[in-house]
This record gives sequence, C-alpha cells and structure tokens, in this order.
Amino acid sequence: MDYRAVHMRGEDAVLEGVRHFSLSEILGCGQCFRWNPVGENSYRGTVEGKTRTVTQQGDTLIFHGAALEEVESLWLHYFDLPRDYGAVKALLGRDPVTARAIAYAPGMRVLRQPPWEALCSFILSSNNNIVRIRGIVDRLCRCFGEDTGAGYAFPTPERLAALDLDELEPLRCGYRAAYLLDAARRVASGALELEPLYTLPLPEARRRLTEIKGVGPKVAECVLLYGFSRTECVPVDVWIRRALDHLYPQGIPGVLAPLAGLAQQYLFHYVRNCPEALRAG
DNA sequence: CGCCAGGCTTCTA
DNA sequence: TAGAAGCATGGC
Repeated sequence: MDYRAVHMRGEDAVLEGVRHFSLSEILGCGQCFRWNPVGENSYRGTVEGKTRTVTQQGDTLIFHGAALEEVESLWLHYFDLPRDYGAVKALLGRDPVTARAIAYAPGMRVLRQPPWEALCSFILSSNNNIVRIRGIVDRLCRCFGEDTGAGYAFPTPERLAALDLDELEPLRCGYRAAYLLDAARRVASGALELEPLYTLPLPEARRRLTEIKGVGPKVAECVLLYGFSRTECVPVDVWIRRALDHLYPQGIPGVLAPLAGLAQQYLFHYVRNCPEALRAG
C-alpha cells in the first residue's frame, strides 16, 4: 500500500503519505491521454465521468473539490495506490537495466484505466503520435461524451455504436474511425464482453481483442496492461523494440515476467526521454 | 517536399 | 506464412 491516510481539508480531499508517486511521470508518459497540466504540479482530467484537478505537494495529493468517498472508491484504484511499488521495485531492480530505468523515473506507476476508454484510446494510437492522439480523444469526448458540467465523460460504447461512420469525421482520426465503430458495435452488442478480459488466460484474451478491426498485437497488449492491469503484458512499439534490441538482446529476464508490463513502462519513459539510455547496457 | 508517429489490414510471392 | 505496400492526419 503506497499511501497512509485520506481526509478532508475544507472542500478538498487530501491523500497523505503517498510513496513511489510522481504525477508528472505518471500522467506524462504516454499511457493516458486525457490529463492536462494546469500550473505547477497540478493536472486536470476526467475519469469515470469525474473531472478533477489533482495537485501533488511532496508526498501529499490534493483532489480539489472531491469527497472522501470519491477518492476511496475511484482515485485510489485509478492510481493503483493499494499496490506496493516498493515490492515492485525490489523485483524489477534485480535486473540492472530495469534498475536504471526505475532510477530515472522513481515515481512512475501504471494506471488502472477504464477498459473501454483504454481500448478506444489505443485503437486511436496506432501509427499516430501522442500529441495528436490527445487531440483526437479530446474531440471524441467533447463530441459524444456526456457533459457533466465540469467536463466531458468518455463516450459509452452504445453512443458510439449508434453513429454512422461520417459522423466521426469531426474527430479527424482518419481510417481509425471505422476501427472505433467496430469496437463500439462489438461491445454494445455483447459480441465482445470486456469483464472476462480481467481473468481469462492471456492467449484467449488476446484472441478476443484482436478480433476487433484495428486491434493487432501491440494495441491488444496496451489494452490488457492499461485497461485490465494484466501486468505480464508488454506492448512493443518502435521505442520498446529498440530498447529490447539494445538492452535485452536475450529477451526480458524471466524473473521480471510477472511484472514485465511495469518494467516496460519504466523503460519506455527512459528511452524516450533520456538520450543516453540506449548506449550503455 | 519527405519523414515520422505507442500499427494494422491487405495484398503478394 | 513472411514481407511489403497502403493507409488519414498533422508536426517538423
């Protein structure tokens, strides 16, 4: 458990004793697309229809305007604060390469994102860059998500499934619009159930996801890791491909396997932001 | 103008 | 069954 206590301070919920936690590392590492910086150490975003500004001050997190119950039922889970990253680092740190990546961003964590949002986000991510992905996801929510007053919820599968292809034109997401519709229609119709993907054996979970048009091996792996917390899953994009070729020519060490997806997140952030990362090793 | 971006589908040999 | 071409869009 990587927090100590949560209590109210005026209108805000305050989470104290947070460890292994950096908002900027977590929200700026390409695993999520709906958080925007709003000043020093503050970010504003929407999860499960709740729009909040979150501020980190050392080992304290402030959820502005949030109730205690919301932090306990939503945000602790979203930031995966029940997980002991001390133990995560103890395991992953047994490998020197991963140890260096962890040292580069010790506050990194893998979020537990809503599965449907993760599925859509990473369908939109294919052959695309992060800045543009963020723009497309933002337009998706503004166009078709519920207006909560403070922000826009992520649109439901049912809402998207009822649309025609040409109605997605304002998203300017190119050929991915058809993929998004296919995913929405499979989920809305019940042809693809998301809940079993938490526990199904990974080969079967992968098979089901890759039946969706526009979902190949990499996107499926992202959805399982970021949407279903399947920490064994390792999305391999061009960056991770380069990192594995340079740093793990023999493959990822077996001891890391249960948390290989978390190792991947440290590595991804490391090689994308640190020019020296790919040289020694 | 070409190249690239957290790839995938489709065509071809 | 492996490998290349084509794909919307936008920043550089």
